[in-house]
Amino acid sequence: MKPRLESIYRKLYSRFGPQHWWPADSAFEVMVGAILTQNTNWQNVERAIANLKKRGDLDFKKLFRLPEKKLALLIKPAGYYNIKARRLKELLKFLDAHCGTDIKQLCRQNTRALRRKLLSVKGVGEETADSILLYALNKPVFVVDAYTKRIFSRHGFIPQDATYEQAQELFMGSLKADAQVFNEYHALIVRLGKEHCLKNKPRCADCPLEKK
DNA sequence: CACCAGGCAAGTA
DNA sequence: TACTTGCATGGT
Repeated sequence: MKPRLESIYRKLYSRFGPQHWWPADSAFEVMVGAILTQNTNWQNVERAIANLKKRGDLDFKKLFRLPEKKLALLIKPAGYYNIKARRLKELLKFLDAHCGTDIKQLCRQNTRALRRKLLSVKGVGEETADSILLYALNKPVFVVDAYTKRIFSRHGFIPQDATYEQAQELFMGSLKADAQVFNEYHALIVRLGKEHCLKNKPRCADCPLEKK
């Protein structure tokens, strides 16, 4: 009998404790960070965020007026800076069209509809859309990332080539829809992945999930 | 030196 | 539909 997802959650939580995600001062900052962190170490994202904050530019109106080329230079430490500058501009256009500075306005529609709209923004894929829904808007949506697929396929919960939706269904199909739990669970998976579940190794040497 | 990081879209067949 | 490739900095 495989351990159930709830018991894995409890195990991770008791080992690592609360992760306090998303590390940001506002919903807007979460959204910017969600683009910047795509396939990128969070430490590099922090440098980019710091560059924006230092100039007081981490603000919808400021960024909306900032030329894409200048934005690109500010976020350079996050890598892929040209394409990310374009993606941020796409996101800002979306916000301008739907809610402006009042991001909570986005919650006036149902989550499924909003997710589809977010996915229509060039540069916002499934993980980014779900990160925004969960961490910026507090919607009970489970975020799947590379660590999630790697860890849970290695432990036989999903196939190695599982789709995003398949992995997401593993969690959302058996856990109660609870934004606070989804928040902590995803953060704990990332924590576990960073420390124990390296890409190259077929299995991690000292996997906390194997322990009782 | 190689490999990795809290992905995504566009191009090719 | 299913692969492949480009995007890029900074840490180990």
